[in-house]
Amino acid sequence: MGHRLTDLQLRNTKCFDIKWEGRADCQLCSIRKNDIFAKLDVEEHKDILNSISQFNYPEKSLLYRQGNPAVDVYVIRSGIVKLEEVSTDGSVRIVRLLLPSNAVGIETLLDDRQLYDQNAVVLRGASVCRIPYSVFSLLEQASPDFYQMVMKEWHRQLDAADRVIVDFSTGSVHDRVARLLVYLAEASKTRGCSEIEMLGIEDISALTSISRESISRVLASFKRNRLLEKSGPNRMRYNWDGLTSLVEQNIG
Amino acid sequence: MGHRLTDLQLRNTKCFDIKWEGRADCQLCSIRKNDIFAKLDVEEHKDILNSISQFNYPEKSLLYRQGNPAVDVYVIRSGIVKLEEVSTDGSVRIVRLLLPSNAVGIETLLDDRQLYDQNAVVLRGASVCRIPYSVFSLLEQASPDFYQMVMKEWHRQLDAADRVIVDFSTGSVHDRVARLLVYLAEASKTRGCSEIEMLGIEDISALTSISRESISRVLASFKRNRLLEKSGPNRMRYNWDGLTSLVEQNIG
DNA sequence: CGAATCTTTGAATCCTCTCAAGTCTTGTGG
DNA sequence: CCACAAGACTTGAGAGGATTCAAAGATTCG
Repeated sequence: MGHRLTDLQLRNTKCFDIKWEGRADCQLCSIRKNDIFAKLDVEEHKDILNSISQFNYPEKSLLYRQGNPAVDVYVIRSGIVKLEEVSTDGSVRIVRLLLPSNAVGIETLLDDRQLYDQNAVVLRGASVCRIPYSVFSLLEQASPDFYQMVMKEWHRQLDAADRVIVDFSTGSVHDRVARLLVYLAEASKTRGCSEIEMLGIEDISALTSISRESISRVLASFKRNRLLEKSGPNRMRYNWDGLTSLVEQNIG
Repeated sequence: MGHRLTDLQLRNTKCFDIKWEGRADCQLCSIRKNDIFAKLDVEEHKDILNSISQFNYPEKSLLYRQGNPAVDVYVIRSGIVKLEEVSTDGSVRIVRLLLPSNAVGIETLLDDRQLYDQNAVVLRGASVCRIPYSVFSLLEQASPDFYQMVMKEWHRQLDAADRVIVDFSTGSVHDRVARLLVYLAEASKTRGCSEIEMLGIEDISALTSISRESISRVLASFKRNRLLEKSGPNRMRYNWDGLTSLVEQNIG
C-alpha cells in the first residue's frame, strides 16, 4: 500500500507564503491561447475579468482541499500541480498531473455547487490565476459559446487521467517510470527547456503505485545507462532518444 | 504486459446485429432524470429530439472506434460499455466503465470536431440512444443552460476514470478485484438487482492490469469464502457485507 | 553546522506472472 | 440433438519481479 500523509500534511498547519502578483493581464497573457479563455475577446469583457488575480504558490502549498466547497478555478501559468485523492485509510494516489494552461478546480462550474474532488497540491512553484465563480456566471451570459472552451478543459483533464491509467499504471515498474520521464521530457521540450522538472520520489510513487525503493532503483539504472543525469536540484538532463526508444521497445 | 487483440477484434469484421428499437421517447424515458437531458423541457424541444433513435447493441459490438471521427453521442439506457485504449503495441487497457445514464462519445461535442479517444465496446447487451451532433448544436441555441448538464457528464466521466486509478489500479491484486466487485455490486443494487453482472476475466484484466490467471485465483478464493456464488451465465450472487468488509479492512 | 527529510542500496521475502496442462462452456454444423 | 471445435476459465509449479525492512548516504532547511 501507498504511503500515508503525516499529521502535518493532513492538517496543513504549515504556513506557506502565497504571493499576490497583481491583477491578471489577460490581454498580454502568454498562455491564454491554450487555456479556457483562448477564444474570448478579453478587451470586450475586461470588466468581468477584472476580478482575476495572479498568485505565486510555493512548492507543497495547497490550492484547495478535497471535500471543501468548490469556489474558485485556478489556471496554471507555470509550475506543476498534482491532484491527489486521499483514501479512507490515509493512503494517497495522484489521479492527474496538471501543467501550464490547465485549469484546476473546474468542479466549481457545476450548477449544484460541488465539493472539490481532490487535493490540489503545488509540486513545483506555480504561478496561477485565481478565478472566482462569479466570472464564469457572468461570462456565460455575455459570451454564449464560452462553454465550448470549458468543455475542452474537461477533455484535457480526461486525457490527463487516462494517461495516468494507460501510461503510469500499466506494465512493469521499469516501463511505467520510463513513460513518466518521457512525459515530463515532452512537457519540458514544449516549454523550450532541455531539462526535466523532476518530481520527488514520493510523488512518482503516488502517481505510479510503485514503492519508493523500486523507483529509486529504476532511476539509478537509467542514470547508469546515461539516460538521465542530475543537473541541479529537482532537475535532470535527459537523453531524449534513449528514453523514447525505451518506451517504443515494447512494440511487438 | 496485457493481452493483445486478435485480428478479428481489431478489424471488427464480425457482423453484429444491431437492432433498431424505434424513435426515442424522451418524455417517458425512465433514465432521463440522471442523464444529460435531465433538466431539459423535452416537450418544448421535441422537434429537435426527434432525430434520436434507440438501438440495441449486442455483447461485444462496437459503438465506435478509437481514432474515427466523432459524430454521435450515445446515452446508455441499459447494459455496460467499456472505453478501451489500444496502445501502439496492441495491448489493451480499459480506462473506464460506463453504466446506464452515462453518455459515451462526448468528444463529439468539442468545437473542433475531434476523433474518438477510445474504442467503445458493449460488455453486456446494451440499449442506447444515438444522438447526432446536430441535436446538440440546436439545443445549445435553444436552451442556453443546456451545457450545465453536459458539464456534469464530463464530471461523471472523470469520476469513472479516477475510480479506475484509485480503486482498480492501486494495491494488491486481491484488493483491486474486491473493489471492482463492490463497485459492480453497488451498481446492481441501485438497479434493484441482487446479482452482479459479471465481467469476463479478460475485461477485469484490462481494467485492473492483472493477469488473467491471478484474477481467476482471486475469484476462486472469494467463492471458497462464500463471498461470491455463480447464479447464471455472467451472473454472480454476492455477499454484500462480506465484500464490503474486505475493502474496508485496509483501513488503519 | 546539525536535525530532519529524502534518497540509495542490500538482502530476504512475498507476491504476481508465466508457462503449461486440464476442465468447463459456448456456439456451430452435421 | 449431439458432437466437436473454439474459446473461456481453472489450477499447479516455478521463475522473476516488486515490496519490505533496515541501515547508510545525501540534501535541505533552519
